[in-house]
Amino acid sequence: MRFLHSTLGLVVLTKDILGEGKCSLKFQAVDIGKAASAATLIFEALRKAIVEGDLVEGEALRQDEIARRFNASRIPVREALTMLEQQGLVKTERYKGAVVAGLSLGEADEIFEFRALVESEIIGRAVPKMTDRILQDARGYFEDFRNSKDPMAWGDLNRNFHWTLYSASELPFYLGVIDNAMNRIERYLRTQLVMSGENERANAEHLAILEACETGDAQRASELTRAHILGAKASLRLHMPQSGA
Amino acid sequence: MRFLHSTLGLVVLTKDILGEGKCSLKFQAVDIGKAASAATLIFEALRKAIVEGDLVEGEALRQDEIARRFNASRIPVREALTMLEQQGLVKTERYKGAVVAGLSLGEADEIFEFRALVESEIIGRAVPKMTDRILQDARGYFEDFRNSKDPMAWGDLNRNFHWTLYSASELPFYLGVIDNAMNRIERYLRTQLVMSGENERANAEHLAILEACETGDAQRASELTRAHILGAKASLRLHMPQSGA
DNA sequence: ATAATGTATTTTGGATCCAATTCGCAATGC
DNA sequence: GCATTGCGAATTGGATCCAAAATACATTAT
Repeated sequence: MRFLHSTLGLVVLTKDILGEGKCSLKFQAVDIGKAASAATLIFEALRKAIVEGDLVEGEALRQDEIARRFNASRIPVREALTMLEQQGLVKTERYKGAVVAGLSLGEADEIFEFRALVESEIIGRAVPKMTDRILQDARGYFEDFRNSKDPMAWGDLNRNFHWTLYSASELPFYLGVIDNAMNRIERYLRTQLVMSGENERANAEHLAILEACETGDAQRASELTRAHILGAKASLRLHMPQSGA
Repeated sequence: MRFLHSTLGLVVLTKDILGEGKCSLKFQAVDIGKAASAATLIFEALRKAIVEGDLVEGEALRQDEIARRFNASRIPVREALTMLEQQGLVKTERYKGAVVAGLSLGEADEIFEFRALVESEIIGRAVPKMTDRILQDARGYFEDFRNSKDPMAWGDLNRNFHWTLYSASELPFYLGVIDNAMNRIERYLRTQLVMSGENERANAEHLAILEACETGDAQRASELTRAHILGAKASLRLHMPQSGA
């Protein structure tokens, strides 16, 4: 924050946006270059639908139909589909189009084990960097999750809780990889969270993780996170129908 | 293998391709659906050029020029660029095009640490599954690397050596993530391998890793791999010029 | 009736065309 | 002289058009 004299003789209080102090404007500026393209909007909408399970495994994604529904041409749709394919959320075969990708039991197991390895490392390195603000936010999401009666909201609240803690790690590469891994299995986790007892177990484990973070016990937070994820893996093994590739 | 009577009265020896035994053909069949599209070919060519450092950080990738060089339209080029962006190899800004992405020192450090964590896990789980064939192949790449006088080949040979050992793990998700992580830093590793002493050090460490695998000591192979990667990180920290965000 | 073949429709991949934005540079005003 | 403005070229994002392949369906021969 600085005081500036404008050319109109007014003294204005302004934030120095976009780095340079050359141009003093009296309004909030946004980087218009970040405006979403049609392809990005379609990509995000389709990703959300797949991650949340609205588009089910094996379902064909017709370019023409998607283009009509978004009132766009097929070009941005194809761009969105290539993005989804790079993330492993759809599988494409030449001249046959894209279908929503599924996971076999073995693939799901592998992703859970991967998450256990990487997320335990992330949270262990995040604990020393957690501010009070982050711990408060995490506790908020923890309580939202515990109090929520809406099964459709559990997936997001669960993810918000973990993500808030992880964000303190300042490890963007790790976080990007984990974000992708989460997207791949979230569908199955959501169905699993509504199973009997799973919700309560998750809650108890969340509380233990949160308390370890609050007391600054990185080692314990790491081990609890590892157990939390491997427990979800074992639980899914019992409930998950044989499916996928 | 089975003996079949063809409609021409000939007895032919054939492999049962593609599952069904209904159609008896006297030649090797390939799945034509796997033929590469123009977009894939362009993507792979550009990725190779970026990974090997032929396209340097910050360099702009003009759709029109690339399209001309591949004798194609801009459509498959744009598809290739979106794939590269998803892999973090280029950065795109709306209406400004794609530029080759670079790594800051901090980002490179993070990727090295990530690799140390994940690859040590991979090789630890791979050791019990390594066949004689895999160990022989790995030794072959090790010796190729040791004997090669061509610095341009070192990058590939180094990667082949590690990849052969990792492939025994049967962890495709882990391997996909690591493949991507390797692509992001290979440019810097290549320049580093030609530095004084780095080549010899890598060789000695490779030999130790290989011997641990041959003796079935998973724990030791894991620790040596971790040290090998963290050593490369420390070395790069000394040699790498301050660059790219 | 059934299996094989031929044909029409659907769908994808790629080329071409158009609009919107950025960039380079000259012209202008202070 | 230097910052600002206005235009034209270069470049990207998206729409439309066309060719190639796949799928569905009708036809034919056995």
